[in-house]
Amino acid sequence: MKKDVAVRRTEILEATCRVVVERGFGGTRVADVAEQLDVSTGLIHYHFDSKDQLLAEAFSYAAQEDLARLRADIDAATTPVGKLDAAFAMFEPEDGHPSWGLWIDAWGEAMRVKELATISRTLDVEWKDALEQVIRDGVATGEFMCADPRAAAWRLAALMDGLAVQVTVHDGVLTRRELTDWVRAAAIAELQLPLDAFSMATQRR
Amino acid sequence: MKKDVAVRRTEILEATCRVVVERGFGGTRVADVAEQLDVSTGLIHYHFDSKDQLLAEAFSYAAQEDLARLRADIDAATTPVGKLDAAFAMFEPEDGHPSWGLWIDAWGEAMRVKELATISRTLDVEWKDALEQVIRDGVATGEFMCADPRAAAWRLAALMDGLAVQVTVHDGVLTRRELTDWVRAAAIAELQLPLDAFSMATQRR
DNA sequence: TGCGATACTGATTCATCAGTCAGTTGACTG
DNA sequence: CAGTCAACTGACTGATGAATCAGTATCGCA
Repeated sequence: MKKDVAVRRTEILEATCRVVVERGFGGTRVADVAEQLDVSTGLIHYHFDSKDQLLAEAFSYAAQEDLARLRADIDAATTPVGKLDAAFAMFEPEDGHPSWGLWIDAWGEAMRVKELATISRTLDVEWKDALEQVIRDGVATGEFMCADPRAAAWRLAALMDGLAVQVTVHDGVLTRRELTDWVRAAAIAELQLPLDAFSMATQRR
Repeated sequence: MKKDVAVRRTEILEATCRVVVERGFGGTRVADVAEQLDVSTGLIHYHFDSKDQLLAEAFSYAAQEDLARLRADIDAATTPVGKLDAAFAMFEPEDGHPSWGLWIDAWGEAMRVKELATISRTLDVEWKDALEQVIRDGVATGEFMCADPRAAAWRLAALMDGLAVQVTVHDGVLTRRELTDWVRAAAIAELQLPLDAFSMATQRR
């Protein structure tokens, strides 16, 4: 079945993401992507010059989707605490939220592939910037107290990354409950929130 | 030149680590390892059944070395704050301390290779346990105040992991100075230390 | 000093996969 | 309803790299 180039390209990118999540960047073969869509391998090469380019574009696509979703979720929340919690909800995989597996893989790959490093760095920085903005807004309304929003944003994001690695890679060492609780506790400490700030937000959901 | 099996095996494991740091798990070829030692590829297969086994053993070897060095550094420090700072010194690469690159790569690989997941999980847990013990000791002497040492250890470790990813993968987004400062600040908050706890420890070095 | 055992070689085999290309199909266009 | 162009196929090629194996070198020991 013939399709418009733009349509086919995104279709291939999405399929590639699925394969990469499952097999990793290194283990992904062009034939796997083709099989997912039930097309020939030739078609993949028709749309993408090389496998490396395909992987890079696929990661960029996925990362941008994640970021867009994060921003939408943050925007949808009305209170500063709600926005924070929306950012923390990135941990819950069933939301179709970021596939941490993809990111963790990408970190490894980015150490060698300049192209991936650029994408990963850019998106990661934007991610932190979004979080920083939430904090600044909270400070502006007087709900948060924070001397250095940039530092706080990076620390919270790094904590999330580190904890996400544990739950994603080391199955069973941490519960999702601990993970959420700990990030919230860190936010309460960083931003000097009332201790029940999140328990109320949770009930609201 | 003929060598004793045990000697040759560790030689190969060390060479493998060097190659993996440089090329990643996926990009490491048996021929690269052989070249490092100026031996034939056949020799590598003489000592190790398969490439996968070689990589797993090499990672295990490196991880155990890292952990042993961490423990030694912690033991060498005399005060609780000194021990904490020894643990944080893992960030400084010139010490021959853990190659974060190797760990980050291993996380990615561990999501697919059961063998690597076990090694990574075990060593990571031991790492956190060591940190937790430092905290408990500090609490015992009254120098630290901490309601939940386990949680504090995991949070600090996760923060380190997350920040280490940024400096290792995303060259230039963070300075090493910020990184150290932030981890220390987190420790001060977690353990209710005096604000100058680490500045004094640093001067002592 | 010779002999078995063990470390080691390197040429070869075999499988895998990215990328190519000549040819086919199907959709729009005039 | 041709004709053309873009999307697509699938068999092929060439490179790469893990693993094998028959043979060689070197050691320790009798």
